[in-house]
Amino acid sequence: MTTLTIASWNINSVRLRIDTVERFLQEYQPDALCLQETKVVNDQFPDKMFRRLGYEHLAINGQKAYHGVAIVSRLPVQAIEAREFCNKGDARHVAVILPGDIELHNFYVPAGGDEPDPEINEKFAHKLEFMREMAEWFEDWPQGSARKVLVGDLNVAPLEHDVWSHKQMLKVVSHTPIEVEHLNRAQAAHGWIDVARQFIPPAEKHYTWWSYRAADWQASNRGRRLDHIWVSPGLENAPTAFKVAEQVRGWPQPSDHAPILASLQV
DNA sequence: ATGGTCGGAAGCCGA
Repeated sequence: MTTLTIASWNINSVRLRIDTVERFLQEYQPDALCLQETKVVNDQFPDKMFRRLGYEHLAINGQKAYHGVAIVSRLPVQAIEAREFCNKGDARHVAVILPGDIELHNFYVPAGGDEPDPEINEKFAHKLEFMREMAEWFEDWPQGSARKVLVGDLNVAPLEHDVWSHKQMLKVVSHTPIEVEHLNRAQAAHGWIDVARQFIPPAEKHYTWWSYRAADWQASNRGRRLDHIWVSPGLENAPTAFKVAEQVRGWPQPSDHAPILASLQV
């Protein structure tokens, strides 16, 4: 038995915030870090800092300016094929196998634009389609004892207390019933377990993202839980800790997302 | 009640 700590963070440009990522790795020491919105092509991924800190094993799936995901690990990983969703050529998924035969999937679900109507908003339609495809993919996976972890910016805050005001957010993209339904379906398709809510009671407010637009994000505290860590049924009893590194949101020139971390006894 | 801020292929578009 060994403890594995996995972190997930929407970094909103890994090149701009490379020093912030370094500070995070030094202070929090995860075994693997899953990044979203790296916004850089693979050729230009800033891998030197990661290697210097001992994160020598990288799986990257980037594109120019938008999206882009990466997994950096200090444990050896076996790369597995990244899936392209919705035939759009977007880099929104990357996956590896960690020691102990643990499959780790890193997702960046489309944000979905402003208007929560798939008829008039193509970006919202894409978001729903993406989650539908996730569900279909997971349904094709063999159930059973396989050990899998799914992390990422899923861009949906599914529970009432995943947003600062359930009532005021019902028509706001990220908390609409149709998005929650799609996310729940993807989650149920593999029996994924929501690690954060194993540790933080569902009746307690819990956020991972705070808008840049607030004058004082901490004072207004109008957050949303957009970032998630799920484990497959074979790892249901593995999680020993979960936290949001909320302090990181307060560091200079921050991402609008805080990193999240889960420790697993595997 | 509205608009507020970021990052990058910038002077707009997506978040």
